[in-house]
Amino acid sequence: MDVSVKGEYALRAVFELACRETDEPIKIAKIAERQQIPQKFLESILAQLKQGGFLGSRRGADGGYFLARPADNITVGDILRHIDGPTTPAQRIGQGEVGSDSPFPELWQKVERALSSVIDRTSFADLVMRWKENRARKVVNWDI
Amino acid sequence: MDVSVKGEYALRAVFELACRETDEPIKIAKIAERQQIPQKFLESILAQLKQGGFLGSRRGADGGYFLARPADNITVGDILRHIDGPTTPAQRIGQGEVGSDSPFPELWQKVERALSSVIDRTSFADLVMRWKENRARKVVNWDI
DNA sequence: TCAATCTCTAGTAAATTGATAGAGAATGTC
DNA sequence: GACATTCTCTATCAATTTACTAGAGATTGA
Repeated sequence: MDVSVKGEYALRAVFELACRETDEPIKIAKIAERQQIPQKFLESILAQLKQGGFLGSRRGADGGYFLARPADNITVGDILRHIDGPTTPAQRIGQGEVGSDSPFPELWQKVERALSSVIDRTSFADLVMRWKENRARKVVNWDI
Repeated sequence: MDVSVKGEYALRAVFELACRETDEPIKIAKIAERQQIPQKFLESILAQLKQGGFLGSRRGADGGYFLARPADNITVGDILRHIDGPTTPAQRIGQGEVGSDSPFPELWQKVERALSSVIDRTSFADLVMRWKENRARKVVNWDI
């Protein structure tokens, strides 16, 4: 029940890409700087996200990474599961019967559903939207 | 977003103790055998659970472990948090402002709440009850 | 006293985590 | 076509965590 630093980096990186509406690739170095992520580490994370079908990339000058699908079609759950693996022991343990000789498979199922109701229903478009709303509210408060 | 084997062992051990209604202590060896947990490993886990105030113990012949509180007053969340630590990066990261310059503290809060709605509302009395109900249903089906 | 049982200190092999280094391959520009 | 830029691939690594074991010591009940 924990998210690795790598998982967080991945989320922040995808968020960074989702923020820019443009289709222009963004450089690893830029993402690393803006999100405060060790660049070499980020390189391997982005490669993994590309291999997972979430990102695309272009090499050479003016190269960089970009979202492979629209931001409203990538969820937090997608990224977390791809980087950090299964989110509960539901798969590891509860693969068998649910009402069997242990109460735990059922428990893990409930946990999985509760978790899923958040992370699989939150897209990066949602995150960007909420973040912009919060920014706006902040600015308004400043004005007053 | 994962539960360690140690955490699972802890849950299974407490469940085992909650199943017996008696106040008689149960031996480590017995728990280890019935729940298929390496005994020496279990010893350290039980010690940790005792130190956390969940279990009591008695040494010597006829010694063993027992619940320190009623089973309906110990939740899955209590045990998991005590053995595996914080359940989300909510504490690690989102300690600061929620609507700040990142959308993630808010996300982690939601995850934490979703998770909590299951693990902090499921006591071991609940687990035992459900498990007994399932057993009963199984037997009935067998009869037919 | 003695056998049974918890308790306490140590250690440990294997895996995972969070990185870093550096050469190689593609791309756009001059 | 040389060249700078940027992604890509392989390899390595220290520190930490995980899952587990060994063995001596402390308590208790008979």
